[in-house]
Amino acid sequence: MLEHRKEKKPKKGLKELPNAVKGKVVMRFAPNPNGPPTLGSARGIILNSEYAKMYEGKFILRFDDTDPVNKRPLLEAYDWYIKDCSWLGAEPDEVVYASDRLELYYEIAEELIRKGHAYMCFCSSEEFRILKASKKACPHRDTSPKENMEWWRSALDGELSPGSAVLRIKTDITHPDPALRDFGAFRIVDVPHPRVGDKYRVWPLLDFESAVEDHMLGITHILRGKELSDSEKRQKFIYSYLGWEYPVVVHWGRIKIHEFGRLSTSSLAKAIEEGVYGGWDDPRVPSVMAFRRRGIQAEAIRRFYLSLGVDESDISVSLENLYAENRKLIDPHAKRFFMVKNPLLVEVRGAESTVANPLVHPKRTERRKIEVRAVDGVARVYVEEDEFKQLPDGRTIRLKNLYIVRKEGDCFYHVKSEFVRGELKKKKIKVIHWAPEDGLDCLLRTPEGDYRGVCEREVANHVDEVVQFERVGFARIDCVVKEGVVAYFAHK
RNA sequence: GCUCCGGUGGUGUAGUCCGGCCAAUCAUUUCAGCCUUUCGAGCUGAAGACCCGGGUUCAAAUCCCGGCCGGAGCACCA
Repeated sequence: MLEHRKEKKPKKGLKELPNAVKGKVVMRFAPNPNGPPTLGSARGIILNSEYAKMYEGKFILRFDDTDPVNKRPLLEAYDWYIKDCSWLGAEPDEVVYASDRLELYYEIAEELIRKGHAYMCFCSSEEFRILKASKKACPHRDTSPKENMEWWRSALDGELSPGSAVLRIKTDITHPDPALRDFGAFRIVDVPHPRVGDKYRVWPLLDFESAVEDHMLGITHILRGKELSDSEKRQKFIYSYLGWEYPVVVHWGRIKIHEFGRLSTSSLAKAIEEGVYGGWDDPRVPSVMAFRRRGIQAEAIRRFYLSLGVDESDISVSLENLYAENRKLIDPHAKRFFMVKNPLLVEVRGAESTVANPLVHPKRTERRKIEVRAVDGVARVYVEEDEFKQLPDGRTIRLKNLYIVRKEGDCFYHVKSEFVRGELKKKKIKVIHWAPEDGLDCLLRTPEGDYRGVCEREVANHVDEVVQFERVGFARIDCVVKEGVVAYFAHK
């Protein structure tokens, strides 16, 4: 019996890439830098570079910055991408700027014109759309290569105005799929490009630029969202005209993050411009830099995307999964502190001055010191206003690591200071966190908005660390300003 | 309208190509219990899925047909 079944091995990590040869794989991530990388971009960055690593290949970061108008590149964003790639552990082996390579595209365009595969079309987009819908060729489709070349040159020379003409690739105007009928390759733009200024007036469109670049860079595998799946079919026309071989393509489906909805750079840019968000690293924005600021680890994002895998089905996933990964990474090290949101200063009557000594971390032995002074038998602590108000009158609770108190009216009465192991559980005494009267003001910036609070003074000595505010959640201490501490909330 | 793609617990995911070892993997989530002077973490247990209908077959999550649902593309955007 010839049994050559492929064995069923439960695979860990990414699936094999078709036709991938170790050492020969070249992959790229090709964003338009019209904003910073978002969590969505991180998927492309991580997956492409991860596969490149898996096959000991090459990972290229290519800026597809060929639209100075509608998706105008942001000059700062180029560096944002480079920085975020390396932060994500996806250091590019090479960085390519499409806006530097217009001459190359022009050469290829001219070759296609000469061979009769491209023509200058003077229809308005509206006219062309109608013709295309009825599978009719436009009147310019049969112009001779020679005449096309003349028109093309006059476009390059600036003799044609924006919108008056477009260079089209001939495909099959009767193709059953309307998406594949003669597509645009170049258009005329007279808006200066942020990087190269007004050096060029004829800019390629994605399907042309990307097609040429992928071939020139020797890309072997393309991994991208399925919204670009028709690109492959369109670009293959160019490849066949030029005798090139198209890379292997793998698509992933659309991702929707429960907490943020769809990730669109342009809509975020608009919201930032309108002042809805403070900037690209506002904690309410799903940019990589915002996640970093909140203390989300690059490794957590990487694991998150690796666990989603590559599949064409659309997914709608909760950030809980990302947070769970992050928690596993930071919890072993995050120091614990008290921070009270929406604080209410409450008197503790019958108290003496004391020092609380909570553990810095449950798995370690160091303790921190929080002084609580009492004057004439009255101490004051901050607790969460809501929590205090919801406490029934007469209820006994423990202020964590401090003492047991009983609520009466709008203040607490000291009950006892000794801590007896097991007592809280046995008597079902609730334990709440608190902050000292002389604590620091703390601004906690979260994806749901900002909170004012008070935290231990020690927090100010941990800038740039990810800490855990007990019973509140993990946060990264961003900075200390004269008003107090600014912290960015990560997650519970 | 035309073309293409997808559908496994609440959410992701493995398994689908090459049918049996799948009364379906792992993670997350939720709920209990233990532990910890905290939320979390950890440990233990529980909950929860093959879109529907036919067909092929000894055998279907897996192959075929039809339906339903969801998504994408049809730009002088990427």
